[in-house]
Amino acid sequence: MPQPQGGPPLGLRLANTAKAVSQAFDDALSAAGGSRPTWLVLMSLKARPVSNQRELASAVGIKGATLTQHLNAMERDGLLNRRRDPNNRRVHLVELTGSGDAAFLRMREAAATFDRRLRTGLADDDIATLERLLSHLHDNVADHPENHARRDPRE
Amino acid sequence: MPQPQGGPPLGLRLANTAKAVSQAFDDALSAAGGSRPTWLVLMSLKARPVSNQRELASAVGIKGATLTQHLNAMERDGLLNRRRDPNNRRVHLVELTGSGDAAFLRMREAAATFDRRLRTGLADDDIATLERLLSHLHDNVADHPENHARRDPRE
DNA sequence: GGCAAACCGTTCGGTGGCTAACGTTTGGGT
DNA sequence: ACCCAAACGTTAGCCACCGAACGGTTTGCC
Repeated sequence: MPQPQGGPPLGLRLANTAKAVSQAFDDALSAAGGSRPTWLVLMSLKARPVSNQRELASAVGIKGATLTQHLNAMERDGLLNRRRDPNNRRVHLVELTGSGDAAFLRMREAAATFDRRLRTGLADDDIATLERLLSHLHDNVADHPENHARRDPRE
Repeated sequence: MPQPQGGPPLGLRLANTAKAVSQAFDDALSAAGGSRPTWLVLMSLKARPVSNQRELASAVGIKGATLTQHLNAMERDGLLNRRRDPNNRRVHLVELTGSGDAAFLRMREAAATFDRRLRTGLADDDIATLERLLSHLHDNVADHPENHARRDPRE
């Protein structure tokens, strides 16, 4: 069974590239006085209103328990406030402060610059192709049949 | 207005996909009684001889300090032995034990299966295109001119 | 011969992520 | 009326990774 596919496994290439890009992005953000998770939280908050932390965590792509830590830090740094919703005391309402807003603007600048750097030398179809392929990979691992035997997705 | 970007930033798409794929790979490996870092270490050790831990760490894609932790655990689990090179007592020679070898074979099977799953629905040119685009992204963030600390020209 | 620089690996402290278990609050069921 | 389950967020404990500081070992160079 000819197994020698091209060099390192595909997933490894993906992981390595993502690691390098993520690292570079982190550097760019910290030069603007921020960090990757902080940026993601700010971005999600400004992008559209979220009703609770659970939703925010999902928008950021992390779990609720992890989000709590970041919100604690950001609140400590004066970027946002949390208060309980009087209508439903289970939920905590998150709102940016003025300095949170300022931090958002600073980081958005850095993020835009980075995005431009990342795209240099790529045509629009390249981007489109890349996004298509990434989605394909995501789908290939997304629905996950526990052990074996693919199941009908509709069920 | 004409913002040249479509949807979420490119880096975010990349990071999200890589996270999902990595997670799925981890699950596949742990079903075979392993973990991602353990697999990478075993794979690097079998792929070609390494002269010292520094080189091994670089092959795996992590730093020396991190590798130490994994080697400690793997040694504790009886997968490998470390002993000092008599010719140069600074370096620690890493060698797999029999059960380390067995673990390698088990995980290789799981990794191959996963790789097949990841590639399903992708033609050979798709793979080639993807690898080209990933390399491009990697290059776009790999150091730039100003900070010219003369890095490894390969990769 | 001896000392400083370079090299190799470990330890320490810190970040970011996860799961599991837990309190609080709310809304049913019975 | 009461109790129980679900929803929400926090806490506790784990893993992976990193940079910086540290001991031990050459090696280079007077």
